[in-house]
Amino acid sequence: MTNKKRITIKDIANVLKISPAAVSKALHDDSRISKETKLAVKKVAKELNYQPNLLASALRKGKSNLVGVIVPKTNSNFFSSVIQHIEEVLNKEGYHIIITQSNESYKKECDNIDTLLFTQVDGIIASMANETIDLSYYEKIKSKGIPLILFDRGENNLNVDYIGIDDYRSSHIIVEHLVEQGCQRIAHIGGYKHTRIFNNRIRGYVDALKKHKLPLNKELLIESNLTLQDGRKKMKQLLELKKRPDAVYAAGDYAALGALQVLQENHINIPNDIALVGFGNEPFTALVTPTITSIEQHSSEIGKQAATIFLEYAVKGNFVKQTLNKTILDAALIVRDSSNIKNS
Amino acid sequence: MTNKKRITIKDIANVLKISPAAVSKALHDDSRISKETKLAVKKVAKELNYQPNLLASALRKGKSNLVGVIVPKTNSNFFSSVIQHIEEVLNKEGYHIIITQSNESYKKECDNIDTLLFTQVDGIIASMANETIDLSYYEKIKSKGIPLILFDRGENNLNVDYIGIDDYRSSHIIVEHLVEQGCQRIAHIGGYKHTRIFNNRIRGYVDALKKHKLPLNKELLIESNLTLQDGRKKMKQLLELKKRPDAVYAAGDYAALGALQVLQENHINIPNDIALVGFGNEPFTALVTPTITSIEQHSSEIGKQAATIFLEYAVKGNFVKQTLNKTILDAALIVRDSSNIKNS
DNA sequence: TATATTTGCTTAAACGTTTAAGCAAATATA
DNA sequence: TATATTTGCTTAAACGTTTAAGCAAATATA
Repeated sequence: MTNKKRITIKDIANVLKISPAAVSKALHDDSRISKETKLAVKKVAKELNYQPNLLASALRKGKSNLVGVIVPKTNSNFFSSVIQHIEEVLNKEGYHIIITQSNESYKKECDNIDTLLFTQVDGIIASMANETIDLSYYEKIKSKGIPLILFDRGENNLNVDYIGIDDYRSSHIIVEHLVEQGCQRIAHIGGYKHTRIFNNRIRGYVDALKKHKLPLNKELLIESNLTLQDGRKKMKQLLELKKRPDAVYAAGDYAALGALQVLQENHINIPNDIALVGFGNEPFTALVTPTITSIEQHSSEIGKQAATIFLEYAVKGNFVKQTLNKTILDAALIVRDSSNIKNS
Repeated sequence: MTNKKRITIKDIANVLKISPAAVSKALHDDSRISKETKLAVKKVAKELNYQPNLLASALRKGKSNLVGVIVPKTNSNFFSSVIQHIEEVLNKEGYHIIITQSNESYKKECDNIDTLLFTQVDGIIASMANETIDLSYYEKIKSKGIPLILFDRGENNLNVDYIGIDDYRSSHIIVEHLVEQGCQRIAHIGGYKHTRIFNNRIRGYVDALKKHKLPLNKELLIESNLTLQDGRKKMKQLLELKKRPDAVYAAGDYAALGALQVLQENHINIPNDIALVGFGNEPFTALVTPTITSIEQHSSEIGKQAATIFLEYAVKGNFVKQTLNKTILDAALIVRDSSNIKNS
């Protein structure tokens, strides 16, 4: 019952007594094939339940119509949403995506790149693992002439297209918001300085303090891996200061959640004693008590644009020189209970 | 600089003045090739940075070494973890996976199946969307002779391999736990009856009540789509009853979270007034206040086993008749504050 | 009516790999 | 020493598609 011999273009050709080449052209609406033949071919194709063999056409055409996507993790609202929108845009143009996750590991990321190159993807859309510093593997993609588009976590010196939000400005918006709430000692639990986006958030924080004539206090600027656990640890550290902060801005929502837990365990009122702001607008920020103010990163827009940029390379063909083309979106601050002093 | 002509087996053959066939065999450690030739071939392959063309070998061998994975969503700890472990097992055997998400939509799920078949996957590992009732698309996979393995959300009458937890027994464990805490009026916010796993949880709930000589109260058994929103709605409904429940068992963590919010808004003490149990052990269950008791579904085990089952089909070759082979794992109850009456 | 162009196909080769069949040289066996 | 077997390769064809080149018939143009 199962495993009938697979139907090929030749089977259609045999039925209609024409050549396989004519069938191929008819299926692709070549202008040199008559309407009658096209209709007949399509009819027979449908009757035989013909399914084109992607592998064969990919081999012949030298492109697979597959795009590789590398994310640090799929288990995040941001990345999951970006992926969904990349897929939406690419599927319409006949491309399919292969998703791989690095789990924030540099080694796994390199493996993923090898896997994708091996699978002959036509392009790679990636966001880097926290660990990644050495970019030689990404250079490998470039040297093969495969379009590479980075989003969210990317690096300047790779000289490839990048799409993300304006991290620097986001910090300004956050600091401004906290100052409006009356906060004066604003701490920043920041990400790794070597990662561009986190560095931009730190720079934004520093410059925004200056703008509002607030002193920069080194005790209040802490580097973290932004996990929940580390958020807890860094919050405890802040509470041990002689002069505690009156606001904490964490560069990631999980770290903010850790801070929130520690504050509650110490019966510190949020936001009145210490206001709290996260980053990323993960769904749980709206679910915990109190709800956490955060930055929305426009995942859908990032996904769509990353896919669109790839498509531009795809139509131009493989031999286009890549240039650094940055697309920076404005982020939006979602104010919730954890920083809304007036209403609480 | 980029786009050097790609290196093929022929290039290696030319360097060594042997035939491409010999190169192919040497690379695959064929016993009929001398050690010297093998070493020479591998050396040149490395020097030229040779990368085998998966498409060509897939076409020739009639298999792609790709496995399709369909999940309702990647943005869930359970599915993300299952995927990760499927990948881990399959990568070791030279397979790669293509992840697609149905977003709980039947139409999207059908599209995904078409995509995967088009991409010539060697097998499909899937968990069904909530919407899915019509199984004809899955029959399509079977009729092509492609191994199909379902996990978590599967259906009996498809007659394919299935791996999941013992939902029926999980309900028993939950009810038993709540009875031990002294609860007498246990409500169940269940999933769709037409979905096997949710139906099993409902049956388990009903039978467990009977076992503990508790009456089955129809008001306390509610069908839900298990989203956070619907969890809120159904909890409100329960609070309007003349005799409120003293425990709520939701068949999903998001629904449990919705219930938790409503309970807190109404200043009802959890667990003393009403105890709460969820299902799935999503990370947030350990993060909210109070933490939510839930069922751990052994995602890593499910992922590993699903991949292992596929590999068994893969080595046997395509022409094996599939049989219904169920693997049912025992679930584990993770007791947290929301149902821990003694300690609260 | 004679030549040029267009239409609608066919032929043949190619993408890069694998593998069945075959064959000469080397080695083993009688 | 004569035959059988093994070793180590080569040759040729194939996977299913696409596409350049070509060609006959139909149609257009002079």
